[in-house]
Amino acid sequence: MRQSTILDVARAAGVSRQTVSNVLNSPGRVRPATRERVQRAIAELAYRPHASARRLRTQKSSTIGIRLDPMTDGISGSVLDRFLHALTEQADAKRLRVLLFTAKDPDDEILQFRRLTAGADVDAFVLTSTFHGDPRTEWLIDNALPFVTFGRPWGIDDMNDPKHLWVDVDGYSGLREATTHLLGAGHRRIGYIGWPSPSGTGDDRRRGWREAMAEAGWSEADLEPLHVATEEGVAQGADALHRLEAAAGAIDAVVCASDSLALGALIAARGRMPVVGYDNTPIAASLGFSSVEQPLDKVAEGILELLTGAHGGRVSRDGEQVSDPRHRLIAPHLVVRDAPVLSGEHS
Amino acid sequence: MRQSTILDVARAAGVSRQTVSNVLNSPGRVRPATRERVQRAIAELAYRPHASARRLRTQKSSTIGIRLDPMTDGISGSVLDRFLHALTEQADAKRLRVLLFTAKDPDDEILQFRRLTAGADVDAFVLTSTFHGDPRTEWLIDNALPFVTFGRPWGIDDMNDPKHLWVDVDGYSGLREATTHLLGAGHRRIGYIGWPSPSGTGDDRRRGWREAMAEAGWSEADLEPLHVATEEGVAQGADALHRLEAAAGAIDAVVCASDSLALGALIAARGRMPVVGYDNTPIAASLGFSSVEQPLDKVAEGILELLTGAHGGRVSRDGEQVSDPRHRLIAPHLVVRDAPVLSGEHS
DNA sequence: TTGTATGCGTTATCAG
DNA sequence: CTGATAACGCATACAA
Repeated sequence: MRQSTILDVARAAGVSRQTVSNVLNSPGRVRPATRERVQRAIAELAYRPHASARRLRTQKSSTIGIRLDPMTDGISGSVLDRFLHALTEQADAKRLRVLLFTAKDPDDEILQFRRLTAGADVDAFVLTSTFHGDPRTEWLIDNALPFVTFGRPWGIDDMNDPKHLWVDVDGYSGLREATTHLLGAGHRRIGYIGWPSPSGTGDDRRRGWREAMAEAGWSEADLEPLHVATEEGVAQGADALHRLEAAAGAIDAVVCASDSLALGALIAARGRMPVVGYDNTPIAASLGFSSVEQPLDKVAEGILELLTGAHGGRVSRDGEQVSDPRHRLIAPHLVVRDAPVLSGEHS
Repeated sequence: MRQSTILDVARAAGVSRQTVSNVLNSPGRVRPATRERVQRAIAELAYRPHASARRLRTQKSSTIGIRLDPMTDGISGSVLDRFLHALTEQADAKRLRVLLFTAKDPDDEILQFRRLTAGADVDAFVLTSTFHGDPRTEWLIDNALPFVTFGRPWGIDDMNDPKHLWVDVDGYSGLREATTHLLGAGHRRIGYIGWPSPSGTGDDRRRGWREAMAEAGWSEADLEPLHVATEEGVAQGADALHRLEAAAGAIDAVVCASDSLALGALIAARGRMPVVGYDNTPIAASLGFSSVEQPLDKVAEGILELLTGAHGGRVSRDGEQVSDPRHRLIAPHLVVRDAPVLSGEHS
């Protein structure tokens, strides 16, 4: 059974194929009566425009490429998973496709950019986990390819004069909320376990904790022994809690930069104190500890908005101005859980 | 800067554009001298065939569609993640692209099948988590669309007369190996925590445990109190271990159908016995318990072999023909870990 | 509002 | 072994 083409529809509806094309692309230009007749024919023949033909004609693929990160080592791997799902779902609503690719390193990724755009497979990219001075973003800017990053450029003035379009989750406010919640629950000595500086994301989250504590009356000096930096990982989180207690003595609660660290701290704490994580991974849900949830559907929405510009639907061509702010900062929210699986039971 | 086309290359090399096409698609038909000249021109102009044009002409998209499962609730969500990565990477080597889509339910997924194939976006599908009497596979078969499933059809005779192409991991042998390993380490009373019947995957894994135990001398009757079925989840795993001990008394070790269950059991066991999981998720690695690893790159490889063989694809290596069987059963392997983070420390 | 002609970049056919 | 010609399905000026 051959796929029906626009010509079949035209014949069936008794119009020219041009009219069919108009019904599809600019319905306003066709008289309602004819339009309806054409649409009926389309439905009867189960006609679908041939994507490749359309792309060849329009010179746009309506496809966005995203690199599948190999770094699945962490507990937080599921974040990319969920983000991908949200992105795909919302892209679909805008008639955009999501194409996957992989790359070994930033240079290889640039090679893929070139390959995918040269072949017109993709006409925009979504980048995750960018860093300061990222060669990928510079290459994309130099080559005038549309892209949005999930993550700030971490440049001089990201808000008012960003180097490129970006969407990010406000880790600062996330940790601030987590800390404030613990303070509100009566905890005083709240520690923080995070990553070593300099780290855009890490420093931002630590600042959220620090400012919430400062508002509760803590001085910079008193806060100093209450935080500790470590690499990502469960064992590292456990170790960090021990170091924290060694340096600061008794602690009432602890907030962490990630669920991995939180899990480690939780194990080390053995129920002595509440632990709050970040990312709200399945692990947090399973073990019943609070965690900061990133609204990934909002992130995906923001990315697509930025990508398609004001006139949703197609990816904006280069040179086309995007009207509104060139970024979206999404506020996360704390998911509070009070039923710790790990510490609650005793044999 | 306009993309260079095949015509530009032809002019630069002083040949007709057809010759360029031949150099690309059937190099054998072009004289080496000319071929080299053309290839130099291609390199100089950084020419890449326009994917859409080629697809329009060949009526093949060289793209495989895969649904992004929404069920990321479990700890094992990262399995799909890793599989996707492996699939994308290997598809790339075969010049295939991977396109994502989402669907709310099987019916919606069928709608997406129709949409994606009608638009010629995709010409084959990869299905995950199939079940007995799956409407999706039936629809694809009825419409003669190429597809391979990750997971057996769970029909009458999957091995010799499968309903469709499939690749699966041999959960039976995985659990068998896990159990044998524990037996070899001197454990006698080894319990099993799995999912309720009927479940193709679940029953298969339980059989692995059962037969390993039978070989060690256990009778069906004696084995009965040593296994328990529960829904997926960490809390469920913990509960299951308690039920197991209540029914069977002292237990030496326990093997589980998933890392989620294993994590629950591990928490409930509090270091009293070794626990072995399935999927080798980051959680297993972080907490230091053994788990059965699914070789997802092998799975991806098998899927692509079956797929390219199915729609007249290329030869795999050195002119070797792809072998006959319409399926691949991949053997997993146990990753042994002896450094439990959870049970090892005491305050 | 509708129809006609043309080309997007590629590959297949079939002639030299 | 090479080169001219004809589609693939669609969308857009332009004419009616």
